[in-house]
Amino acid sequence: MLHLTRRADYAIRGMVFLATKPGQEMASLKEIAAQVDVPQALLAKIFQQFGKFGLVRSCRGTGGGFILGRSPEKITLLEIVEAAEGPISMNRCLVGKGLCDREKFCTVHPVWMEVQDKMKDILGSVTLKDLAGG
Amino acid sequence: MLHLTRRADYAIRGMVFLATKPGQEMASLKEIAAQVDVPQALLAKIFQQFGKFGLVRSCRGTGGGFILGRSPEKITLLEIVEAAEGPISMNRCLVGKGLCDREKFCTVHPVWMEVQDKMKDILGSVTLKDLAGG
DNA sequence: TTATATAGGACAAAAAAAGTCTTATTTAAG
DNA sequence: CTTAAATAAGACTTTTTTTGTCCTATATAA
Repeated sequence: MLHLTRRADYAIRGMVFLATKPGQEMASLKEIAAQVDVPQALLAKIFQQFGKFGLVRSCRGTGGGFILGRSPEKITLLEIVEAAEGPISMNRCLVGKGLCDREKFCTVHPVWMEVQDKMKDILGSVTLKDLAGG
Repeated sequence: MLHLTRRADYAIRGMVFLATKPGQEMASLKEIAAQVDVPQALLAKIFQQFGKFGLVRSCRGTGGGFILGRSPEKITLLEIVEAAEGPISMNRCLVGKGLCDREKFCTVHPVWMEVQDKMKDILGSVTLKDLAGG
């Protein structure tokens, strides 16, 4: 329905929390989940995956937890959203070439392209630093 | 997943077809559905609803069908999308005031607001005439 | 060695979207 | 007046996506 999944919303909350944390110390899932009001097991899944993208780093065991994988000004909202819910594509036919029969003559195609690019521009220009600051 | 529903996609196809039709004559569901490759019963539902928005007008009975409710340059893509899938709102907390506890301090809120406004600007600036022309 | 964390996979439940079917009602034409 | 063709409307089913849970394995610090 043309809106963000809860998964991405949760992901953003968690990442902003990490960026906001004084000194950007390591924080446990338990702490993060409680603070940002997200089911812990779900956030675990999200952050697990984020580890693979280098968005977070983790330590296991007592006193372990998560920490940002890069400095906050180098992580954009776009990255977080796309890591959480896959590449943004407004319509099926924008996923890749040749997926849509109608592509050749579809006059709507370029409009979705424009919307998509604009959205990526905006999300790509906002960093965790921006979101944490203030 | 941050993309258009098929319903809206189908709706757009149908509306563009009506706008493209020479002389903008009345067309039956059967004809439209076949031409734009959409299940007829589904398009029926969509156009039924569109009638209430004044986006189309219909005639029953032999020789009946659908016709645009207004001239193509007065129907925007935004209207079609919102008629098909409800008002665009990028995130739950943008649906209305007070629906989100986090609203007061949420730094992401204004970003979604910007994305949403931009998207509406673009979609609102494209009319069926644009999409049909050429 | 034990308690505490994350890693990862499988699975379950819920919600949303897509599609189908059936019964009215309207209209034109015979 | 009857019939065929079309939309109106609602109920229902299926499929897909999203959300959430649970269990076992592995790593780490005390």
